[in-house]
Amino acid sequence: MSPDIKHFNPDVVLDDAVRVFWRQGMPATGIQALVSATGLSRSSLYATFGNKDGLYAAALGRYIEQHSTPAFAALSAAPTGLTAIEDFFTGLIGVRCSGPVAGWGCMVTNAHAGPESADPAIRELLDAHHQTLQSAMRSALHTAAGLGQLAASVDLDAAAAVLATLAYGVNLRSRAGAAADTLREAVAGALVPLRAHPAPAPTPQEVPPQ
Amino acid sequence: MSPDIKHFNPDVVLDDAVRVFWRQGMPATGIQALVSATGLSRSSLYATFGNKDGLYAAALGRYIEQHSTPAFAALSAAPTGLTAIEDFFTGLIGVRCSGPVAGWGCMVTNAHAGPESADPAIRELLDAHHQTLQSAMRSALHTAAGLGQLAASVDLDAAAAVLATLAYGVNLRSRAGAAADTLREAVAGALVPLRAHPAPAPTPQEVPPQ
DNA sequence: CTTAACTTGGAATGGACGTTCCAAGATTCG
DNA sequence: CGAATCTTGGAACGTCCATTCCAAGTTAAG
Repeated sequence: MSPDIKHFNPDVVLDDAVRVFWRQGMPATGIQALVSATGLSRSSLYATFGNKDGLYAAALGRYIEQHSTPAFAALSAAPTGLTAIEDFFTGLIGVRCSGPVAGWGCMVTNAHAGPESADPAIRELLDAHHQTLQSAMRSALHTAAGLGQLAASVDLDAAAAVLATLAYGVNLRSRAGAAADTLREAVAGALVPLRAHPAPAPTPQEVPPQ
Repeated sequence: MSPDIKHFNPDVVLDDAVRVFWRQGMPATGIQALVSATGLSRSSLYATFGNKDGLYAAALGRYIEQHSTPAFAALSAAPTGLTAIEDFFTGLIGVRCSGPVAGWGCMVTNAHAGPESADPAIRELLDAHHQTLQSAMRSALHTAAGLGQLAASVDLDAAAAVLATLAYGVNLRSRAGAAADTLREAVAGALVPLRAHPAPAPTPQEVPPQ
């Protein structure tokens, strides 16, 4: 059917593009930088992704698929409740503040701040990302409630909204070089008031009334 | 001393530049757009601010001085405690989601995401902004504690870190068109657990023990 | 083996970028 | 009034931008 097939793997190319867009942002990234990073030519880039906006949208989708979705799925499915939320933020802060992508922030978070956030295709990705994060948080909180980890007064939806919104703040501040300890303090401060106070009596069966 | 003085007011010019940088971001804004917005020529811009980076830094400083500092000062000095924090976020969300700058987010928040955040001069502004916000939050929480508005278990520093970090998330999500109600829910979810439970007995003098 | 279909590298295009330079205008000093 | 000094508008600079185009290369179909 096709006399010739692509000589490259689009997903690998997208991973290269992600790294450039992630670090530099969309408007500050030129086509030449993408050509150099991906190793293929302008023609192939344009034939595959249309134009720069299309390549950016594809790269952002790839980022979400590779980085966000697995973390959200783990958070959502974990049976450990509050511990899973702690692990989520611990891993997040670890990645943001040390290792090969330290100081890059989160590509989705960064995308909010640029002019690309006005593009409807991008905005759809941002909104879906936010909703997925928030519902993963809500799911973990629901698990935590079942485990008796939460204070009775906690509103699951409101708490999920807080934690999801807080995550953007953590990502953002990490890009300006905020210390990991500072970010951890903010996360801890948000989690502490959710936690059920340890029962004064050693009967671990139910939350004490009132 | 000077055979000719500037024919313009630098602060007014900066206000014009702020509007352009704020909405479009630094890398997506060209000199031509700044010339058009300010009404003065390239020569005068370069003579006054050095180059584009200098103009951006000056504009960011002007934004902080004009928008952030007054809000932070009001938050810090208000005698109303938790109410002042609520007012801060209510005003914030109102400005972000409706009116002439709706959908622009916060220029300082936006600055975190771009490559400009790597510039040491910019990073200094970002760090100072964050510290000022956080200490204003901490001050308002201290006032709230004095008014008996806070649950006894609340750690003022941790709560201030949460609220300051959350503000960045609110600013960011507003730029992607998040609904005001959604943002208000996140803020409310962060404030509710801080609040002292109303005393069951009508003696408003002290928080009930335990 | 020829032909058609498709990818690929690299040159070419026009426009916008940030920055510099210079002549002209304006004002204060001698 | 003349000279010096600074600002101003606008042209000019070379570079990089995103995008298009074309010839060469490669493979499947006939």
